[in-house]
Amino acid sequence: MIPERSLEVLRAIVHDYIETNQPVGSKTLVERHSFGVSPATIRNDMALLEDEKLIVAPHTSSGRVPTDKGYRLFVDRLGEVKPLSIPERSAIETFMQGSADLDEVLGRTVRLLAQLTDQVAMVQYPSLERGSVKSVELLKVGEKQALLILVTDISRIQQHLIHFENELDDDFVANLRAQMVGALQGASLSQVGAKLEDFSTKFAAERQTAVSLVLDNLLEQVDANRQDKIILAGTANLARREEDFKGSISPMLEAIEEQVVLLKLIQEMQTEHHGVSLRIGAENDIEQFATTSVVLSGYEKEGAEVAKLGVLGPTRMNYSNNIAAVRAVSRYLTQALGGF
Amino acid sequence: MIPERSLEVLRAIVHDYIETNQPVGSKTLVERHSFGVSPATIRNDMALLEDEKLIVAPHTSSGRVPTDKGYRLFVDRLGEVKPLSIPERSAIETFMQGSADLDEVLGRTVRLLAQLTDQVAMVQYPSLERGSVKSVELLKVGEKQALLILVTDISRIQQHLIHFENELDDDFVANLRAQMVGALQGASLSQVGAKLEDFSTKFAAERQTAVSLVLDNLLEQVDANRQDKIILAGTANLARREEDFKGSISPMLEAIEEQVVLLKLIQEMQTEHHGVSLRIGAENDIEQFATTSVVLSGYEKEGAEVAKLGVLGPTRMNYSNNIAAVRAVSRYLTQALGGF
DNA sequence: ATTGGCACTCAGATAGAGCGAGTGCTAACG
DNA sequence: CGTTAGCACTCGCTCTATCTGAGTGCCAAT
Repeated sequence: MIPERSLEVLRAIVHDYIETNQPVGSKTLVERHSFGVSPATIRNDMALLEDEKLIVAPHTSSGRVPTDKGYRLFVDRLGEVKPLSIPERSAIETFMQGSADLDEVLGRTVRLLAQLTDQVAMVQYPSLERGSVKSVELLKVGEKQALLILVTDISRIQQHLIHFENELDDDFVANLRAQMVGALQGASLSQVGAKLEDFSTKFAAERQTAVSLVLDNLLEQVDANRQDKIILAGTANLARREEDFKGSISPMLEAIEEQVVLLKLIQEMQTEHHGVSLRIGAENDIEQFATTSVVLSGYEKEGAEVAKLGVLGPTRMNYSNNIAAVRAVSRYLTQALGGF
Repeated sequence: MIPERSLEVLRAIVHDYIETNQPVGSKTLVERHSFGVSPATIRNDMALLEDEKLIVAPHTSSGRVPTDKGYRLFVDRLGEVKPLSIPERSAIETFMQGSADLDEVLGRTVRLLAQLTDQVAMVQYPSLERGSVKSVELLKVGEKQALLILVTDISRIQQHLIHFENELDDDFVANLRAQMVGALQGASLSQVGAKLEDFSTKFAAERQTAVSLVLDNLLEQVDANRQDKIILAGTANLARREEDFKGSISPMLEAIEEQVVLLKLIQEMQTEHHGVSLRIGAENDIEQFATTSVVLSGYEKEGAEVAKLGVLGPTRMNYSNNIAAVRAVSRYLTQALGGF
């Protein structure tokens, strides 16, 4: 077991290192914090922490720097999560005010989070695995074109333009629409496939190609809801803290632009109710993210988690602040989503 | 007038500097290119070019580097635009294949352009100043919610969810929709405002708030079409060429993320039919873009330019390649847009 | 107009010296 | 036994000095 004071020393090291970006030594430590002991004693504690692989010296005889494991212990046991400051709270309030549709709310949220944390912020679009069909529409918008629209219960709207080979007649479109509404209204998204099983039998043979074209499109949209999307903000913050990332940041920018890596990462990380989950440095075994930490939280709709949001930054980040911000923003978003 | 050989020297300097990122000197120049003359002669030419502010020496007695003015002369008079290579052409072909709706086409286009040029690529959404209303729809999707959809003639689709204060009844929604369709179908976007002038008089007094809510939303959507949007790809390329940007790249990333600066820049730059327009370094008097060049081309729909696309990179870029790529991609996009 | 020769410049690389923050160890202390 | 003062030692930085070489400008000769 690690004695109390040693943990206190670790906390101080993490704190100072985050602030100064310099390896921290025993002497400066006692100067800045009021331990009641001498530097020599601190050195003993540091030796202990080093044995435990919680801190490391970049080179013989220099200050110490927290390891990933050190940060981990810090956030798990030592980091008190500061409540947000008043200005921060009011920033959230004003930011979230008067938003109407989902795209806009999420867009604001992600920018807000980037601003609060000074990191790269990400917000995942609500997954609709548990969602249901609120409305489905088919609109003729041209001789050979129709617009298929799917509205789900959290007001996520998707539309797709379909080009048909032949001209459409109004009756057919109206009929098809009515059939679809009848079959799907209120159905959960996972049921959609089954509900459409023998759907096309209701139509005349010469309509089959047109009908299946529409159905394929619909299924595609349902599917697109599953493989979620992420929106980002604050990528400029990466460049501003470039020193914190060994080597270049371009591999990171690539990974972020790809989205695939991010989605995988987000999927792996479990978040429990109202909790914030994080990965520190090498914990997320993605090469490009070796010196990167991820702070993630779920957000909810009607009591069930629908997606995640969080920030991404150097392992040397202000965990207390960022955890608080992520948690607060996720709560506000959950709240805002209640309105839909 | 600058003699022929001196221009040849400038071309060689630009070429070598782009390739090596080193100031180029007289001796290495004659080694790499077969001028029939000695280094001393080249030096005389260089002195001339320096008088003309086309090249500059970073410090006394070192090689020369092209100035913005030098690059400008290069692209205007010296840069032969290489046709794209076969693999590049086929990359374009496969990239553009099988795209359906506008979002997807533009998304592919911007990624393609980033890949071809190794720079940051941008594609502006088609402006609809000259566009017209193809279809307008109002769909009730909940007790107090309706979806307003605007489809324009290049299949740009926009929708917005409207929350009403009171419950909606179907007749009213149907009526309102019918009235809007009647008033607007086929109208050009710039006329929309006028056409709706005394629209609300057609409805009962107690409906006024609901009607004007919808109309405001519609006008907002029309407006949103005017203040266009830009999509980007390849921001990681910025970081990879960081050395080319004096200082940090984070101000640039910010400007790019803001979009406002980009939009202004794009608006300023005129592009003529099938032409490529460019700004080099300080020519675009935006502080953050002092060492950045922009290559831009319009793309068309039915013979009229609807928006622009291009790339953004360090002044030290391969102009020949990039101009060729931008031109080619813009033509392909114009072609792809013909299908709508 | 072109060229060879030559003195000159200056950024960047290399090497050595001194500084100082920081360490580990040991012996003494309460 | 935990704590502390003392001390020798390490080693990354910074500063300075020196050297090197690519490159220049100028001039006289071709």
